[in-house]
Amino acid sequence: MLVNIKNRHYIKWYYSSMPELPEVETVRRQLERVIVGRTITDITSLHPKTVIGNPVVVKGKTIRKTRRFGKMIVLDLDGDLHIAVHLKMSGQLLFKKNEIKEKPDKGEGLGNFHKHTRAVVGFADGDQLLFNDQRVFGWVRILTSEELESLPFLRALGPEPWDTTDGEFHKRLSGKRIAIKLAILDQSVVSGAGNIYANDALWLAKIHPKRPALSLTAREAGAVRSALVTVMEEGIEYGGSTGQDGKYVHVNGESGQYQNHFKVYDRKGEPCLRHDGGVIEKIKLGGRGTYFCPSCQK
DNA sequence: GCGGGTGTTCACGC
DNA sequence: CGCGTGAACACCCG
Repeated sequence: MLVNIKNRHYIKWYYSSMPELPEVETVRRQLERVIVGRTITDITSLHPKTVIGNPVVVKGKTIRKTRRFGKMIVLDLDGDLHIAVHLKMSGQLLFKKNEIKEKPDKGEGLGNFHKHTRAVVGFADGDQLLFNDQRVFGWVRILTSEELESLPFLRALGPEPWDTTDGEFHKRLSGKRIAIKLAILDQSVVSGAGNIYANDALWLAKIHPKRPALSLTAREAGAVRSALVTVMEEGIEYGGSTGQDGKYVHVNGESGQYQNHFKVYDRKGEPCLRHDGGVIEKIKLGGRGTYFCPSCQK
């Protein structure tokens, strides 16, 4: 039994996530503080598609470090082993403290698992790291260093916008006829941006999302790279974004705030924040909702 | 019942 | 091969 309800083990939900680079980085930083140095007792998979690899090999291994590659989190363990986690569209990592109390604190609930909990990492003191994932696109992989390095996702991953230069970024766009928005969503071109930050970065750079990537001048490419840095750093400062429907808000009240600072994302019909007379339009690009101001984005 | 949703990958056609 | 499109994965919600 994973949680003993009769003995009133209350869950304290510490961390949740929403999955673009700033959300993943927020989770990684929080995880770093609480799970480094902990020894894994077991990993339980509650869904056949979630845990890939042999959970038995990480028993007794200690977590030494957390890393992030684009939107993927990697836990480095003793003995050349790693746990790689991709949250995809709906994954969350939650730290559950094992506490026995008379009454729950505000924001705590009885210690049964949520129906979307797909995997549980158990630690020696009874604390647990939960992987919740409504849509089951996400995964938890148990890998050796060699297997980690050969992951196709990692091999194809381009630089994060702060790890490259305007010139290098411009060069990366130069051969591409695809729309600039699709280019910056392509993790092999530049990593980290998802639909929210791609939309917001193009607004900040004043570039129309449908512009062919190769049509950007060096100056414009630099503006896009710099805007990606700005919006994603801002996202990290605000602790990422949390869905407005409340579906993803933490039980303990902790949640991201970037959703209150969207520049164009989800602002269809609203006046442009530049007050230039433009009204935010929504179109489809590569099957994804794309928001832009027709007045300032050229 | 349908369409849309913060990600990634693949199949197909040109 | 590049590129565009659409679908697939699976679930919830309006």
